[in-house]
This record gives sequence, structure tokens and C-alpha cells, in this order.
Amino acid sequence: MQQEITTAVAATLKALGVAEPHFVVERPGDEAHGDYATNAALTAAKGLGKSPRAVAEELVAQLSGTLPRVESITIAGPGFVNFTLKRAVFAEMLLQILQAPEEWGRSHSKANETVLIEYTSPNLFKPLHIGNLVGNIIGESFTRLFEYAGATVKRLNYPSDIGLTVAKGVWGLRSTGGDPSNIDALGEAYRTGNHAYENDAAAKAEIDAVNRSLYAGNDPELSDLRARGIATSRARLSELCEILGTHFDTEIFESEVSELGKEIVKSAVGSVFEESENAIVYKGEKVGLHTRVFVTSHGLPTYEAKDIGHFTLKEARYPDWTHSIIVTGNEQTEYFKVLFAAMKELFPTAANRILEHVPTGFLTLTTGKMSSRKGNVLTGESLLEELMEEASERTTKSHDPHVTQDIAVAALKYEILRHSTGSNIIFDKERALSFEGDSGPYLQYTHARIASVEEKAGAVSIAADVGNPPVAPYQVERLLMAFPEVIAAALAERAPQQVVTYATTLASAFNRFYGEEKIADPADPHAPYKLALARAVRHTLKNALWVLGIKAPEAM
RNA sequence: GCCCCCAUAGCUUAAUGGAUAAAGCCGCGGACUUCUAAGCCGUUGAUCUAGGUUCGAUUCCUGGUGGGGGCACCA
Repeated sequence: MQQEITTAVAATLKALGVAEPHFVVERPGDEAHGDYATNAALTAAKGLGKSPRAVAEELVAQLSGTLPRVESITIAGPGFVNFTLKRAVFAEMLLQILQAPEEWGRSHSKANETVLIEYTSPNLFKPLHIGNLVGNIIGESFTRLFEYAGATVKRLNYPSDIGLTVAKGVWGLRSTGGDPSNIDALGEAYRTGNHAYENDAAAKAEIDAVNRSLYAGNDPELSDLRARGIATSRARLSELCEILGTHFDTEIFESEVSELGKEIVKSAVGSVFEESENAIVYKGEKVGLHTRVFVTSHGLPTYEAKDIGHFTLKEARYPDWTHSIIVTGNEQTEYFKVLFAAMKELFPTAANRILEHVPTGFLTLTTGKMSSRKGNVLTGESLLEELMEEASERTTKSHDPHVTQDIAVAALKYEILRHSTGSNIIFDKERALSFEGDSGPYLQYTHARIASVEEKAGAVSIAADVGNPPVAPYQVERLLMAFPEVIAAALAERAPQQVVTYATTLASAFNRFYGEEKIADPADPHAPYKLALARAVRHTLKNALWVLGIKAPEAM
């Protein structure tokens, strides 16, 4: 519908003599301004040498009668042109939603793309950090937005299974005698190792030696501890992904790419890379960036070289990729600028396709910072566990443990996805645990409430039907129409929070409707229409929640 | 020192250059013997600062102040 109006307005402006029409068609914030509005007259007025209102009047005169689904076109304010849709358009929309609920909101705009999305990427050998959890939640919502646009999406995980973090953990395990099959013991071992590394010079030297041994694989005892710890970490990660509703299509480990990356970098010395102070570096200054080390003076590959190797493995697995997205914390923003510049010089395929870094913000608690390195231990999993305990206390209608879990996950995901991607998140546990007001559980509750009303309606033999609509559309109905546009905008702007905001607004509008109107009233001639509307809202909420990676329970 | 990001109500957050800046929390006050009260209704309250561009600026540009991140052998 938005597209229909945009096309018509563009054509009319051209007919009026505007060479390059520049305007937007949007949904006005105020319902009184109709269903769609355009600023076309304001933007075109100057070029035409006329007043905005005069241009608006010409626009209205030209457009009248050309849009079959538009009831009226009016001029308001300084020269906005407002479009109000015909009543029947909304009934048609409800019918469309009820007939193909799974399709509502989907498009084919990315049907020709294969998108590789890399996210989560934790350090194995310690409990999942809260930052990994943020990345997982945001990354997953991106995969779903792309899937909704018809793209082929591959979910990639790139865990760190070698390096200083692992060495600290292995050293710590040996020092504490902890059980490598216990995830908490791994966390404890890591903290012990990290503390020693920062405060004890002798221990630091030992840990560095452990690190070299692990790379070389020349100490069976250490390598065995590493392998067992990693197995424990991976098993735990799988469990958490199950709870979060995520999975990965491909996992590539840091240890697989180290040597590969190093060799590629070495072979490109003199062309892409150069030697400097015995290290191999990429001089980012030539493209307005900064220099970074890819291979150290000791001949070890850095994260940079590993990412080069990583890229070649990704490409080998998915040669038809068109778009590669990496989701990480925003502290790596500058790093990826340099890495991508180097990759575009190095790989012809990378030069012609899209490499994109999506930065996520830092999550801090209202009670202070969190860091698993410093031992103030709120991990991703401990946070989830707390939320699940609270959810189980509050669940009344359903005692299904899966529903309880889904509610806890919803609370967490909503709290993270409501922010604009990349902005820092101040997480208030009390607020998330309260499940009141704008929240994941609020959306789920609204969904479950509608399911319950539908059940009641069935019991009194009311069937959904759009044949007898009330004279004026309800506010909820108008809101429904925006859903596909919101999904498209959220993808284009990399902004899942728009889906969060929309779903919350929709739920709120429905709850107001619910408070004002009786839906399942056998004596009400409009009951079948109201039921159809309620069901359409439920489908829309369910689809919006799906995009956010949140389950929509039937009862709670 | 250089580079990047950020600053909206008491708190946590929204707002493709557009109309009266939108919610939730907190506070106060309501409705309901009626479909799920995790709900609904009412109410107080905000764009860091000085300029600039624009018909129009929370949004774009410049300076200032305050905060976060990054800047060669960590990831």
C-alpha cells in the first residue's frame, strides 16, 4: 500500500514538473492524519516556485480517483498530504492474514542473497559471557529478518578454542585441581588463571609457556585438559542455544584457522602486507585507517591473521555467499574496518561482495559493571537461570517448564532488543524480572490472552468472519497494516528494535480494545469481525515475536 | 595526542529532516459481580551547551562540556 501511494505521488510530481522527486510516504504518528502521509508538497514547493499548500492542492487534484483503495486525500498543516484508506481495505487485510498467517510480513526482497551471519563466537573454556549472550540475541534476530525477506541464511559460530584465554583456563585447572567436566569449575579455573596472570609474574610466564605448548600440542597432559574443558564448554553452549532457540549451521574453530591464516598472510607480504619490526603488518594508513599486526615478531598469527584464514574456510563451505555479516561488541569496530580493507585487497570475491560488521553495545548492570575476568560473576547462564526462577513463580495457567523457560528468554531478549543495535545497554535485573509494562512477557501475555478469547468464542459458536465490519476501523486494525513495512524497515536499517516497538504498540492497542469491547459476545452482530481482528493480531504478534527469536505460548 | 561512538522526563528507552517528541518504570488517582489483572483508564514530567544549514532540526554541520571505546605484536 505504501508502495502504491509512493509510485502514484512520484508520477504526479513528475507530471507537475519535478525532475527528481524527493519525498517520503510514512504512517503519521497521529491517527487523525489518516493512514499514510507524504511531505511531497513541502519538498517540491521550492523547486516549483510555489507555496507548499498550492503544490499540495495540485497533488490532491491530480491524485483524486487514481488510487482505488484510498477513501480520501486531504491537506493538513504546512502542506502535508494525508491519505485515508477505505474501510473495505482493512477487512481484506484481515482476510489475507487469516488465510495465510505464516506469510504475513514476509517478502522476497532478498530472495537472491545468501547471507552468512556470524555471531555469539564465545571463548570456550569459560562460562558464556553476557556479551556473547547479547551478540547471540541480536545476531539471531538478524538471521530471522533476512529469512523473512526470503534470503538463504547461514548461521555461523566462530568459537575461540586456543590462545591466552584457554591457556589461563588450563593453567587454572591444573592449579585448582578442578574437574574439567564441570562448567563452574572451568569458570573458577579461568578466574584463578586470569588473576595470577595479572598479579604474579612467575605465573604469567608459566601461562605463556602453557599457551605455546597448547599451540604446539607437545604436552599431552595439557592438551588433554584443554580438550576436556572445551568439550564441556561446547556441551553447555549447545544447551544454552537450545534454551535461546538458536542453532548454528557451521562452527569453525579458531584452532582450525591459525596456520592457514598465517600462511596466507605470509604469502602476501610485499603486495598486501609488509614487514615492520619483524612483524607482518597491514598499513591501514593508505586507506585512512591504522596499522595492525597480522603475524607477530615471534611468528604467531594474531586475531587478524586468524580471521583471514577463517574467511577462506567460510568461503570454501559457502562459495555462493553474497553478503557476510559479523556481529560483535562495538569495541571491535575499528578493527573490522582494517580487517575488511585488507581482505578486499587480498580476496577478489570479498572485493565484490558485502562485508559488514554489526557492532553491539556493552551490557552493564545497574549495580555496576560485569566482567567474568574480574570475578564479579554474572554470566549469561546465571542471568538466564535467575529469570527462569522468577518466571516459574509467576506462571499460573501453564506449568509447562518449557513455557516458563520461554517467558524467561522473552524477558531477556526483549530487554536487549528494545535498544537500538550498538547502543550500550544498562540492564536492570529487577525490572527485567518484574515482567511488567513493556516487556517480552507482556507481548506473550497478550498473545496467550487472545488465544484464550478465541477458545471462549469457539465455545459459544462464534466463527471468525470479516463480512460484517463495524462502520469505522478500530485503531488496532490500522496498526496491523504497518507490519510488513516495519519488518522491511527493521531489516534495511539493521534495527530490530523497530519490531519491538511495533509489537509493543500493537499489543497495547489490542489490550485497550480488549478493555473497551467484548469480543466473544454471541449477541453482538460484529462479534465474528472482532474475532477475526483478534486472531489477526495474534498472528501478527506471533510473527513479530518469531523475528525477535521469542516464542509465543498459547497459555501462561 | 589522534580516531570512532554516545548525551532525550527522577530512572530505563523510542522517534527514515516533518505535524502536539512516544512508551514503560516510579509517584498519585480510578474502573471492573463481564472473554486471562503479567491487564485497562486518568495524571505530573524531557531533547547537554553555543552557533550554523533548512520552509521545518532530537535528527545534518562546526565549536564547547560530559561519558564510553579504539589506536602494532591480546581477543
